[in-house]
Amino acid sequence: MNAAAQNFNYREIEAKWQRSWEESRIFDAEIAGTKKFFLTVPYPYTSGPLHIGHGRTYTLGDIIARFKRLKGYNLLFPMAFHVTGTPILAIADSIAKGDEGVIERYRDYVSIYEDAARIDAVIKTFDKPEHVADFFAARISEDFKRMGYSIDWRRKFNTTEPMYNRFIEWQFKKLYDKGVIKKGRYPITYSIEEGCAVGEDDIEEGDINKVSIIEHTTIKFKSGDTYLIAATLRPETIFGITNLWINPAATYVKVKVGNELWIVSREAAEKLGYQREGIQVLEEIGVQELLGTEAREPIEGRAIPIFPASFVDGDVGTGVVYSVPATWNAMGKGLEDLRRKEGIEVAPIKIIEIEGYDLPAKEICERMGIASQEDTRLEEATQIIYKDEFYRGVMNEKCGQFAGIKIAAIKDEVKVWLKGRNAADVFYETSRKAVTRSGGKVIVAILQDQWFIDYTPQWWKELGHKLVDQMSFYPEKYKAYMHDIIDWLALRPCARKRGLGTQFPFEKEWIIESLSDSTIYMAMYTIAHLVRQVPVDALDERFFDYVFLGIGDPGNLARKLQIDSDLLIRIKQEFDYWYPNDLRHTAPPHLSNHLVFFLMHHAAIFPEDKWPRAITLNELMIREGRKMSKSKGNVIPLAHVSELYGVDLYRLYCAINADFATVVNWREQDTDALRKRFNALTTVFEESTGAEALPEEEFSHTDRWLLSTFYRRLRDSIGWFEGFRIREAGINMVFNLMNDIRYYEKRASAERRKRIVRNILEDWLIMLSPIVPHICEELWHTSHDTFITLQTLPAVKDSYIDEQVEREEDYLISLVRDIHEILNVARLTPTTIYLYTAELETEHWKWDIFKALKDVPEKDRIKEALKLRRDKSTVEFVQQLQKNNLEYFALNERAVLDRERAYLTKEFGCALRINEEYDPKGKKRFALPLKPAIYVE
RNA sequence: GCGGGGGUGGCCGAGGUGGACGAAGGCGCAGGACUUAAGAUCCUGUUCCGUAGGGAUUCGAGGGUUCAAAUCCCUCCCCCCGCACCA
Repeated sequence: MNAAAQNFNYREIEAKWQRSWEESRIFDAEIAGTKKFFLTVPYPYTSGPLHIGHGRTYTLGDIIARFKRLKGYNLLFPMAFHVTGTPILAIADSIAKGDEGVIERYRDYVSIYEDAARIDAVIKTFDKPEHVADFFAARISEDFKRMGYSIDWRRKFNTTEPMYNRFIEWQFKKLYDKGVIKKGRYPITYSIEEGCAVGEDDIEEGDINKVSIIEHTTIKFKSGDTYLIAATLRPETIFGITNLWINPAATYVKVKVGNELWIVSREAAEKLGYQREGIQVLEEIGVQELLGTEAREPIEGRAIPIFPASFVDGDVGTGVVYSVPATWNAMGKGLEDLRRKEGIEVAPIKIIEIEGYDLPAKEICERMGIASQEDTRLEEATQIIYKDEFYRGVMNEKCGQFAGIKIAAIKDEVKVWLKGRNAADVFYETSRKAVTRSGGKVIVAILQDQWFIDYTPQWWKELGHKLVDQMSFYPEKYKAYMHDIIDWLALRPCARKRGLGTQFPFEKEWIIESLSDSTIYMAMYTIAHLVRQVPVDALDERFFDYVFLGIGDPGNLARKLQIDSDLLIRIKQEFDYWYPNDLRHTAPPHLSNHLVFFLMHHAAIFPEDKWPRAITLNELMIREGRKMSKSKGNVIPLAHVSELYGVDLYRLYCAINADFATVVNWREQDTDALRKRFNALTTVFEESTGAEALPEEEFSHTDRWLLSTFYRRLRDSIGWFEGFRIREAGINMVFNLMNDIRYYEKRASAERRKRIVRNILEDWLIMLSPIVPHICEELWHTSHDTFITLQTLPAVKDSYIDEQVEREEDYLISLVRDIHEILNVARLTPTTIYLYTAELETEHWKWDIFKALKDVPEKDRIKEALKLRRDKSTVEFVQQLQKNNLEYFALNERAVLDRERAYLTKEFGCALRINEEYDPKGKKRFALPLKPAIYVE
């Protein structure tokens, strides 16, 4: 069992069988029989190469697919490519513009696949988005083949193909008919310079430091015939206002909003122009002019002063800030500075009661030693105060009708109340200052006519819940989570002005957004290869209505569409046969976006019998304890797996290293360890391929033990596999069985091991083939011309599972362990070992009681035993049974020991005497059933 | 604050429907075999005590239920993720 060197050229084997599978087209799925299984894993986005983290999900998907094949299912596992959306477009634009950063990144990517000499030529073509997409789609499908995935490639497509566009249009028409496609106002991130919406990919560092849209409340402070407009995220603090702040270094302007005049910073005025209609910017207003005046707060009409402050930024909010020194640090500090310099005294107004603080802002500053408004830790201090106040704070009596209520519960109500009094309005701001990759400022603009999918209708949510109830999830916890997500789901923008994809059928200048066009596309897999034979023009609403919903008569329809009616019928049959999607396997980050849309759209469009049946999810993969990301430079491309580790080893690692619910940590050290064990395993296999199996009539006890153990493990593993507990199944079929084999070899011999392994070899290989298909295929072919991939799981040979045989071996194992322990503790080298079983005449009562107590609950055993034999030793005996956890089963100990005399003698290198009279230390009385007394000389 | 997941031996990481759990597996470490040697590989050991199969103490902290708790209940502390929230 020496696994010194790698005994196979794994790369060669991988390539050989992948070629062979492809040539024999064994993964091309055709209608056959009633037991079908349709498995999908999300199609990859083709903006770049995939790495080993992505590979986990696809690999587990393939393992499931291969297992289901072994279970006799007619299996469909298809794949396609996702091209829709803005990222690929943004990449092509950047490359066309000569953006060095992006070009460098893509040089890296391309170098994974191309010779250095070809890289620049390839990059040159990347000025067109379709070239980027096509390049990576082609490489990713090669990667997938090289990973041994059992995909039916005839059905591949990408999401910008005309046939797919037609399909998506159909989907949106169906949704439109249900009344859930709507138009409305919607805030977006926007670049003034570029004059368009910008997303994560367009924004400088947008991928690392996300920019989100924040709704601020603007509060109006009347000042003469104008209003000073202060933006805030904490409208509930209005009750504690003491003054307004403006920055003397900023510029303020008068703006006409409706028939009101507002005063805001120049920057804010510009932003307002993108957020409201009919904004008119009037003249500038001098800061000194403002500082001299007073404004009136909108609740009681108190006059409040306007002070200068350096911390106010004209480019954040409205450039006007209202001051609540009791809770806000900067304000408190600003007032202190003011007092020192100008002698102006402003008393904070306390409006929030919170345990542990009197005036929180002041106290936290004291605690943290913050002295002025310039201190950089003010931000941190504000955060602490905010959390405390928000969750624990209660509005006090100064807050009118809101007194006595927790901030967390009242915040929105205050906002609504203020708006109702025309004291407040809304202003959107980005969560941080951001610029586009070409340097343009990012602001928030409001689209007046954004298209949405409205997920709020009650009928839809009910269908969604019903669907979820009917399906299964693994890990199961996600089922409850999915119900919650369905409840939370509201409006979702479904189209953009920019990007690749399908034109929005109701307004052609909009493009359907990339998550909205990936919801029911699994249906497309069932027919994609045949739809290619249909002219695109024929793919109208009636076509898909017929294929997916059975609406219309095929003969008539074929005539109208001018297509072959047999083909049309065939396409429908294909859909009817494969649909629904029996299992969708993906990762948890998709739950609250893709997966919920997937479920909801199925619920809305398809009848119940076409609803998805199950979702399984695996956690992500990290590397050496850290998240994998391009920016960290710690990704391993999927394309390098074969070369660096070997595909089967990678697959084994994915299968065995962690359960679905656990993050896999890809550690180099662990791959080395696994490689050793994997080599040892394949060596055991290889050494048996040429061996002659043992005939049944020659089976010894040890042979029967191994067979029994093997088939028990096989049976357990199949059960685990069916429940997606692939890790347990894998560990059982690799590690545990290897331990069994090693033990067997010790008990028997290396020669005999080779023969007995031959008896189980084929069943073992079949069971492992979903996980490590290449090596299994290779070994299978040493004695077969068929593909192991197409075998069915052996009916478990239950007849080999023999409890008595296993018990006898357990008995022996525990005896050997006991003897070793004695030798070890007593530091003896034995010349003779004496064993005394409880079968001895003087001890035989123990067996009798043991048997009698078989079904007696533990509590009653002593009582029960005493009924049979009134003696103190009986109590001790029963206690010993408990302590040793001995469970009754019939065993002729003497016969087993006689049979194993040679083994024991060899194991301990000394003479063995069983149940002799000779007993110098009186050990006999310690004998227990199934646990002989031992005396060593 | 809410929702979800965690805290296990030198480290990583299983188990967790209560009992066979000093706790799988791996890494590391120690000893041994092989080797001219190193490496690789294999074997043995790896909480503490013990010259007879035993005992003691362990699974974030503290309580409890039980004949029996890493596993169940309560309280607390800490970590991660999502939400929320943040001029």
